[in-house]
Amino acid sequence: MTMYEELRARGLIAQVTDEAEISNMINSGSARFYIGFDCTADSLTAGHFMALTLMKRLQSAGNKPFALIGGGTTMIGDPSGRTDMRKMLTKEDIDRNAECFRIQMERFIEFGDGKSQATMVNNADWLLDLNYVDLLREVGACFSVNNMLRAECYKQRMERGLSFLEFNYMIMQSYDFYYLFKNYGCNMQFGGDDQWSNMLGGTELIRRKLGKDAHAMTITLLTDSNGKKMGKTAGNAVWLDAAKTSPYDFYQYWRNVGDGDVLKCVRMLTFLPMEQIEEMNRWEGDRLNRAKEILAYELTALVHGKDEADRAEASAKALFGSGAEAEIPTTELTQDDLDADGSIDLLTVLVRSGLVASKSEARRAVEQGGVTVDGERVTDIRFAMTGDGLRSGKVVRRGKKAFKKIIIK
RNA sequence: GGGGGAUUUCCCGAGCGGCCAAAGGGGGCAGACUGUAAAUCUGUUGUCACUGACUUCGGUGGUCCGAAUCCACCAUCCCCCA
Repeated sequence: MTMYEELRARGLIAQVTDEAEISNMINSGSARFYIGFDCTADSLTAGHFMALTLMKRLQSAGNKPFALIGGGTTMIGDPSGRTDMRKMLTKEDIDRNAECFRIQMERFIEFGDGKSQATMVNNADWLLDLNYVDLLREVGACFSVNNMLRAECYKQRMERGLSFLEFNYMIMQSYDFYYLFKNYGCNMQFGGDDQWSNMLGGTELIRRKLGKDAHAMTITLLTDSNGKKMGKTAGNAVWLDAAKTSPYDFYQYWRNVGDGDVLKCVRMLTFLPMEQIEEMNRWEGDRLNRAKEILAYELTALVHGKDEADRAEASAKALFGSGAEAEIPTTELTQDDLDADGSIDLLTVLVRSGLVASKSEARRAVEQGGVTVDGERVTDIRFAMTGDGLRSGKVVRRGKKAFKKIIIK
């Protein structure tokens, strides 16, 4: 199976400018492609995950990736798929974020000067020095406002209002492609399907300015069976940074995907061979739980390494299954945390361990029967534990999935 | 440049000067049922010293015994005219 066929089989490809040409280049390893990353936060998220794996896949086939950090475009903010205006970041924030991105990307792709080694570029390097009038003369003439307004991403915003600043995002992104094409021989751009019109802007600009063809391909957005973008819990992103989303939580996120979404995720995000995935595709009912374990393990190993994946899996089994004692996230308290009588009340423990955000929430959780200590349900909000009892540690659990081992040092 | 409207708790969205910690929906959390799934039902959803107190309704001042509700100024956004 060729690389392009595999991408297709995994359901990754959404739209392409020229299928024959693109598959040729990808399969022969002659593509020099870029994917842009807006650096609005100091860590990549599960939402970027697919783009990272795509880079890895293509690199393994000998193609050269350019990871474009949107240091310049982030200062504008992409209006695609947004209904509100994005807050603007300072230059210092953006620089710091870009550095964090690089470190995380190195887990997936190999950087260097070799033929298929990746290069990181930051569009701040060329966008920030642009001169307004020059830019208007050079590329402004190549864009039709009529066409731009027809783009889906702007249509929606026309209702609520779209600032001129955001309107220019497409031009900046197109200019990126043009710049990379001219200076780095970058002939292809990949991105999420919501980027399609922005990407076409680039190929169009290149055609007009240089009379040459460049290509674009979008990857399917990973959505769950309700059509919602995946990679978020309660509106919060699932981060790739272990400090922002622990490996255990990361594991759990994928362990908990809905039945209808497991196979899609396995196909699109893991590197398991297609034959094995076809096999899993036949699983049904509670056997899908096995597929979810595989998915969670594979992805956690990719992002955090095998050790962390093993640990997360062991913790999960210990907690949900019949598995043996395993490492459980621990909160350490000291003698100073104890009351005068040498004990500590449960509500305080819940707050200190981060299992709940406030005392009020702790109280509710206990009153509603959502808290257990070493497997025993506690419903008395005045329940307290002695310091001695905690010396060997107790497992406090809130709800089904959140738990901490509490130990007094 | 001129005129009009908006700004409410995580989101959307009600809100008579006292009965407003603020309707309703969404989302979240917990419980039941389960397969750590989905669907469904129930409870809950500002904070704390929790039958009470405290802090919230874009910002700053003001009127009043009392303001999310009235006034002034500021900020941001939207609409109409140019």
